[in-house]
Formats: sequence, structure tokens, C-alpha cells
Amino acid sequence: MENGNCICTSLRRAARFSSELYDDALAPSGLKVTMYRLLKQIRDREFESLTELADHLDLERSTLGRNIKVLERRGLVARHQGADERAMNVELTQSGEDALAEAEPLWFAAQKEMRSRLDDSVDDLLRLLDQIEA
Amino acid sequence: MENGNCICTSLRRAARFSSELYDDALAPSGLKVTMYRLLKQIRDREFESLTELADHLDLERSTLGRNIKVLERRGLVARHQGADERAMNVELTQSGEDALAEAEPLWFAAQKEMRSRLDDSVDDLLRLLDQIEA
DNA sequence: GCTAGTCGCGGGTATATACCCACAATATGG
DNA sequence: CCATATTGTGGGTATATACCCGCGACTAGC
Repeated sequence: MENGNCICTSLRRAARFSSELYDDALAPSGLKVTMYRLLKQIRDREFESLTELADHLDLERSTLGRNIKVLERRGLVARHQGADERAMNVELTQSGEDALAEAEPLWFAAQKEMRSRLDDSVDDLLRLLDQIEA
Repeated sequence: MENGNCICTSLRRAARFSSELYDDALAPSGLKVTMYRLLKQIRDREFESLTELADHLDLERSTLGRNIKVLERRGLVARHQGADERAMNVELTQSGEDALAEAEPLWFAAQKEMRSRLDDSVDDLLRLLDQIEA
């Protein structure tokens, strides 16, 4: 509970805690919450390039590239050359689809636990978090 | 703004944004917000061991050890053997004191910027973040 | 159509973070 | 006092994250 009233420190700490909560919930699927999130985006959306996806997620390109490489090493996604020879297409493998399908109800349970901790103030929290990114 | 409504993802994103804000503000001091926070704790509190400090900060022991090693490499803290030959004492060097003194007003400015973004809902946010760690 | 700029990406480096395991020092139970 | 448990750290490994730089691919101005 000690944070010297530093808002940033409190946010970082809450992010650590909640990551642990979600990661634990997702563990049976072999995914962590970052991987889950990324797989879901790759499955459900069309992107021209990693750059575009990175912008969408507010992540650095190089960070996204490394995160995707983790998924690739685990055989959850595969990369192909896109139309443009610079751009990279990424698609879920069957393993990736399976892991994601297994993870979805687990994610939902974590989300529910989080909601209960927040005592139905989830929308307030999300609104405040959005304000930070102004 | 896209997060699939995942509370954890929103928290992680907000932590990234706010870290960037504080890190930028603190840049002239050569510190990042994690280092600032850690230096302040080391200066202002007495700890028997790294383990105790790690508990206090809700950080893994090994994480704290590595974070402190960064401060040590930069000459901001020095380690000595404690009474117990297992335990490690850490103290700020003069460089550490100076950097921290330089950083304090910069931290305050970041904090103020954050408060303004949150439109005086800071206490609400901190209360919600605490609830997550229940 | 060549030159110059822009775009997409990876790699190097650094920090922050966690987990597990091993080792050394201390405390504890008989 | 010795065997055992506990405590305090560090190192190995992995992920998440960012910054900077360079290279190869495309595009636009002329």
C-alpha cells in the first residue's frame, strides 16, 4: 500500500497485480494476458502492417515485433510476406486458434473477478484511465 | 483506445502512458520513475533487508535486487554488509542524493500534470486501484 | 525514370518484471 | 551440539517494454 502518493507508481502496481490475476486465470491455456490480447487482435482484425497494429495498440513497433516473435516461437502464429514486400502478414495457426478458444472463458472469469473487486465501478475506472491518455 | 474492454489491458496501457509522462518529466535528473521511487524509499526509510523492502513495495525480491543493481551501476547507491551476514544494506551515495534532490520538483510537476488530466478525480482513481489489490 | 525522402521492420541495448532454483547464513528442535 | 527448517540473496531464463539505428522496399518530385 506504500506508494508515496505517486499516481504513476500506483498505476504500475495495479497493472502488476491485475496482470498476475489474469495470467493466473489464463494459465491453463498456456497464454499470458498480453499474448491473449495480441492473439485476439490478430484473429479479429485486419491489419496492413505491424506498424498499423502497433499504433492501434499504442505499442512501440519494436515491442510489438518482439511480442509477436514470442507467439511465433510457440507456434501460435505464422508470418507470411504481404503484398508489399516490406509488410508482414501474421495469422493464427491451428494451435493459436485452439489456445485462444481455450483462453476465452478463462479471460471472462478473470474479468468477472476484477469487476467484483471493483464493486461495479468498472466504468468509472476505465473512464479515468482513458483521461490519462489524453 | 482499443482494448477489447479488458480491464487488465487498460491498466497496463495507462501504466505505460503515465510512466512515459513521468519518465519524460524526470529525464533531466537522469532518473526514471521506478528509480526515483526506489531511491526515495531507500533514503527515507529503514529496512532490515531487501526482502522487507520488496514486501513493502509489493515487488518480487529478485526484481528489487535487479532494480537496485541498476542504481548501483550508476553509482547512485552503495551496498554494505548488514549485521546479519545474509542481509544487504543499501545507502544513497552523494550522486544519489543529488539526483534525487534534482528529481523531486520534476516529479512534482508530473504529478501536477497527472492531477490536471484526472480533473481532480485522483482520489477516486487511487481508491479504485487499491481495491484491485484486495 | 533517377534521386531523395518515407515507410516497415529487425537488431542492439537497457530497464522492469516474474518464476524457479541453488547457496549460504541463521534459527530451531531434539 | 547437530540435523533440519527458515531466511536472504543471486543467477538463469523468459516476457514486456522502449529507444535508437540501419537496411531494404517503395514513392514522389522533378
